[in-house]
Amino acid sequence: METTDLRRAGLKVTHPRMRILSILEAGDGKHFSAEDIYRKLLESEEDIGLATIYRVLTQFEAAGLVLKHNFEGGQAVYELDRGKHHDHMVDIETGKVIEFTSEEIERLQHEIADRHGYVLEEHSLVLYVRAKKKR
Amino acid sequence: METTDLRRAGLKVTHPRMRILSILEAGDGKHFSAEDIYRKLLESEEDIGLATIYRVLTQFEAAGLVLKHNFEGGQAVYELDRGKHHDHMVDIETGKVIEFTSEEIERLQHEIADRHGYVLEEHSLVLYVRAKKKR
DNA sequence: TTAGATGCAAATATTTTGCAGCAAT
DNA sequence: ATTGCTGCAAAATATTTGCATCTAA
Repeated sequence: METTDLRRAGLKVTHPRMRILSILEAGDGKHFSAEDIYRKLLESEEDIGLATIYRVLTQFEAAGLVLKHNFEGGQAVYELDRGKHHDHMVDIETGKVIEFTSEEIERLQHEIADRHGYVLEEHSLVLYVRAKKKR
Repeated sequence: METTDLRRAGLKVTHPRMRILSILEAGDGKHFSAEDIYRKLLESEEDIGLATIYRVLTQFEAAGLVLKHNFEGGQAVYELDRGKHHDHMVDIETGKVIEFTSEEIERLQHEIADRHGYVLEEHSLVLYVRAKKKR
């Protein structure tokens, strides 16, 4: 439950934080920009400032509750971290985001970092794709 | 020579474009933000507006002369496109950027896109790494 | 009660654009 | 001579911050 997540993160259980978290949960893996969330809250009559949303998302990221991505196109987007690591594929025509995982690529990444004398801490892999022509 | 590159791209051979191109060439694969270039030009007494630098870099990107990257941390960076595709590794402690290539990862990316019914158009892969502890 | 959170407005940071004058062809 | 380029200032976009006020614990 949300309350527990917040407490575990050492954050006070406030109205804005609950609402933002529940939007992310309802999105079920979808990606939201700060503005997306702001607009959703406006729709449901809630008056939460955009600044608060940025602050809360930053805290959530630090607490490991959400992941932040910088795809092309200005705004950063956030998704709930549901534990299973994955990478993203973005359909350049529709903007649709598809998640995928590849053990193989993960392994190769570690190997490459290692070969250069480094330890892999994080990575960002985004495939920009176009739907195959039907025929 | 620079003049040829510019003409081939259908761009007039102007002083700002020549200077920006030569800075990128002198950098030999290094990555520059628009500001980096702006400051370098100021150092050599050249009065080229920041807006012009952004415009020129955008044109260069469209012409395929440079590649643009959005690593973490605000500013986009540009590097001369020397033809050989590569990905990047960023040392999170020093900010150093190391280039690498992996046939294997390239192949897997195509395979994954294909398996999902897409054609891979582009991709962005950045490894964030930390130097191995000496011992 | 009090440390921490929020809203608002103002500040930053990065990049883009309008426009009048300037330069390359 | 024309068409395209540049500088400058202003605008646009995305995000952060100061501060007075409010609220969860």
